[in-house]
Amino acid sequence: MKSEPDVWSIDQQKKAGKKGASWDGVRNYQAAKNLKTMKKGDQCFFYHSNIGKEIVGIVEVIKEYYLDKTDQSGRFVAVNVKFIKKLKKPITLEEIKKNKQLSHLSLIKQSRLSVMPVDSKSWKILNKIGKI
DNA sequence: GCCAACGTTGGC
DNA sequence: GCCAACGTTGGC
Repeated sequence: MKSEPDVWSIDQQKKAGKKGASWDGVRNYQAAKNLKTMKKGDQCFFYHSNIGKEIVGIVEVIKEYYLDKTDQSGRFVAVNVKFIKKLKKPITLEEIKKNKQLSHLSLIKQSRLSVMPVDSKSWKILNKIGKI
């Protein structure tokens, strides 16, 4: 899940604590589709786009998708996520790009997509890189 | 700040 | 339903 840190950062997510916060504002059908596949208990990488360009932490889905209240058209959805951890050392986009086993990730192939799946193999590789 | 890539809108 | 025009995202 990508967010510009000057809009919503991992530190703000951390401050939101166990109650979590809504991941709203998504206005892209493919990203919305991905939100809909997310189940309670799923963990996600939290990525800072634009500023940082790195995976900075992990969050967990605590509420499955529902209509995004900030969307007047009623077409898009949101989920709620809570802070799990912050990486001691963020995984930069550069590092991810360098790893050939990760070159299929949408993060690289579709840079504009803000919510995307990470297959379990890649998840493990990223955990290794991030020493998680 | 620029601009490529890409998604959306609206006229036809 | 096509596609030009336009708007947005995000890496650089």
